[in-house]
Amino acid sequence: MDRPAPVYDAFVAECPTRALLDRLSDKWVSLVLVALAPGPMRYRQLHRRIDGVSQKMLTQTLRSMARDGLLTRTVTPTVPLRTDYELTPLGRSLLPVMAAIKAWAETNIEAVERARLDYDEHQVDGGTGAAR
Amino acid sequence: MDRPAPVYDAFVAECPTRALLDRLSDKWVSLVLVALAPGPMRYRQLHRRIDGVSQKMLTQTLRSMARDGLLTRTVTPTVPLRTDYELTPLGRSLLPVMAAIKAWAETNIEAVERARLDYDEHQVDGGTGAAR
DNA sequence: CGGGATCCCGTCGGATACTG
DNA sequence: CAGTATCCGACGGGATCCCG
Repeated sequence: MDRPAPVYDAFVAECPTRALLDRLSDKWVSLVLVALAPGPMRYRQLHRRIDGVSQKMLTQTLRSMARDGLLTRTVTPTVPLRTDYELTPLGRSLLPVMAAIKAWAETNIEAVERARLDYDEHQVDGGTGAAR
Repeated sequence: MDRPAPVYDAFVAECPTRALLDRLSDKWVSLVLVALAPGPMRYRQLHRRIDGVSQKMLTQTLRSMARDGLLTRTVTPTVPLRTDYELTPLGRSLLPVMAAIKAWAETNIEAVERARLDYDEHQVDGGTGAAR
């Protein structure tokens, strides 16, 4: 009866989707997602695959993604320990989108770099001249 | 001749695409992009459309996006001042991707919230019991 | 191996005041 | 209207040490 209007809009500051959008807007999230695309991986593998990520950020990212239902964390209490991470169906549904961002960056990086050179140049020389 | 291997991979820390990916991973970037989808907008309009953004962050985001060639900034020196922002073709090529993230968040927010409840519950109660 | 806990510095980003 | 400039508190995130 009064379960009517779940109208979510990230343009609205108080909307929970705004916070979610912020979470998803994290380079580590996209990289983890894409890294896990082929299949389950162990912590160590992820750490090496995602170059430059600190142990703290990787763990933190994995935890929050597990909490958000994007992936599962399976601990095998052998000695030594073993932990596997695997995308959930929910995580997989986000995968194409994140892969697309990463791909866009890799495809258009050169265009962006050209735009930056252009921009910076026109900042120094305000318009008419050819000087310098 | 030696213009051979522009192999970009955001998994590599030093790759320029990593930095670009980080820039794109910004909630304001996605919101600005989607906001400008219908057509050019003035500063004031954007500020109102994107609820909760501070003037500082909006300006800062718009500048970096202009520098990266995602949008153009056109100042009309009337009194009072008028500034229009409009997506470039490059920006438009990124639009579908960003719109998809925003849409994903709005579509799956409830699934995520359920996953969080589930996760938090199993943290408190480690497994067997039904207690509490 | 897979983390947790702590320290600590840099920057992100909001609030406020002022300008062309 | 569309910003710029400044101050400053919060926290993001790396480095380090330790544990199960």
